[in-house]
Amino acid sequence: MLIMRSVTSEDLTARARIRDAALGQFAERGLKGATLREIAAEAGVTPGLVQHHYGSKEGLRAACDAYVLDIIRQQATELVDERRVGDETFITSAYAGGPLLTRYLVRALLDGSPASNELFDEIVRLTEAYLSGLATGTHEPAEVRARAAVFAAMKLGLGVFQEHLVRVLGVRDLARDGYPRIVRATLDLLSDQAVDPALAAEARAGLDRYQGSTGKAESPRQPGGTI
Amino acid sequence: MLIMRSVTSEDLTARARIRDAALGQFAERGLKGATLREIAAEAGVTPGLVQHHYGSKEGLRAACDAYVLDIIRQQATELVDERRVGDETFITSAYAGGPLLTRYLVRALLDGSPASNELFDEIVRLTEAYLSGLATGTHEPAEVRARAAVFAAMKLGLGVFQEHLVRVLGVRDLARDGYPRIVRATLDLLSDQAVDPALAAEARAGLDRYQGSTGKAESPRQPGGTI
DNA sequence: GTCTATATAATGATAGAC
DNA sequence: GTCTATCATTATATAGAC
Repeated sequence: MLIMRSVTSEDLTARARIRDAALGQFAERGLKGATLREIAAEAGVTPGLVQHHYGSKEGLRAACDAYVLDIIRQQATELVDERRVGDETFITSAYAGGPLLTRYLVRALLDGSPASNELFDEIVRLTEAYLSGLATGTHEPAEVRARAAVFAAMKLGLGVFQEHLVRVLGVRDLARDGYPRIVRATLDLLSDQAVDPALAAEARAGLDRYQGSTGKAESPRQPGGTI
Repeated sequence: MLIMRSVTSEDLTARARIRDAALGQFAERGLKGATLREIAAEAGVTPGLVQHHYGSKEGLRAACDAYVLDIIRQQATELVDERRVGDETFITSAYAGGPLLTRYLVRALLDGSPASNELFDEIVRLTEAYLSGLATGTHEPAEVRARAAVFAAMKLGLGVFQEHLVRVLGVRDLARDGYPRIVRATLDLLSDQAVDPALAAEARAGLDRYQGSTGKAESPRQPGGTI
């Protein structure tokens, strides 16, 4: 069980405050966009102290990576252990950790953080265990892995574009009215409400034909041109 | 029809080469991570010329935004007009534009580009028209909109984490063996192959209960703590 | 542990020659 | 249109006092 204390920033050591501030800045502005000055200011310390504690910006980033990875691991075991797959926890896990954690994660993955591979793998592992509880019938391990990876990428995508979703849906707040609509739409997409199963089967058949002709090196309709 | 010429960089004006180089650098390193010097070097010009043509880094970004938005609009009309929903084009559109365009898009959306809202809205519009051809039965407009927004965010997520997907799936190349597996996994997720419809219905019921109690301000299991 | 002061490097932008 | 040279700003990082 992940312990969730309600801690105000005053209770934390300067070292911890710096890490939290860095987490927020990296998540919000990316690795290059975040500055040690702003991080220090947000933590209520001077830039020199940041260097003293973490050596360099890269060291600070590494500390954030390790911290986030630790949180994810705890959430993973907790979620899998509980096995509450049938209730409203279903897609809720897509938002577990909150917007900030998701944003940091995405930034780390995009910016090629040293721990990025480890981070993504951990998420896929979690998703794999999670999906196996939701699937109907039996499936090949390779299939489960691929679905978990794709689902994880999609799930993260939802987190990345949260404020765009909120804006497009015209909701006031994500937690109040936006969140349920997003979850419901996701459910519709993941069951057979949004996409006609017959059409999906047809697309699958087309995929079979495509994979049958293994000689093709490039994917269909891949645009060329200047970009 | 979008004209796809095979143009080598030597054929382009310096202005166009700068824009293409900027597109790549912004996509790869983000707005802050990209430098005018590197962009200029990649375009085979001097930093001064970049300033001369686009005035500022922000001006260069705006030009890239407009260019990408234009491409998306062309692809949108093209895709909707063709209405080829039943064949292998199904999820293929998730990769239309290639990795670079997707990456630029995500960076622009993350970095809060001035055109980011317009960009995302355009994608949702495209997805909306696209999904309406795939749905079974009739649905409310608000539902279609929400699903399109969620689907768009998910679709983009696939593009963002392409190299992670490739790595986790252990494939050599995305276009060859990776691409079909990803598409198939997506199809499985979007039909009823990966998630038991009964479970989805159960989750929907749980969502009804949650929305029934409108008094709740916060979402369930939203972690507190320091981050 | 924390701060001040400073060194050093890189970046966006400007001015002017060709 | 293109380049060279340079400025002003900002960033990370270091050194040393308290």
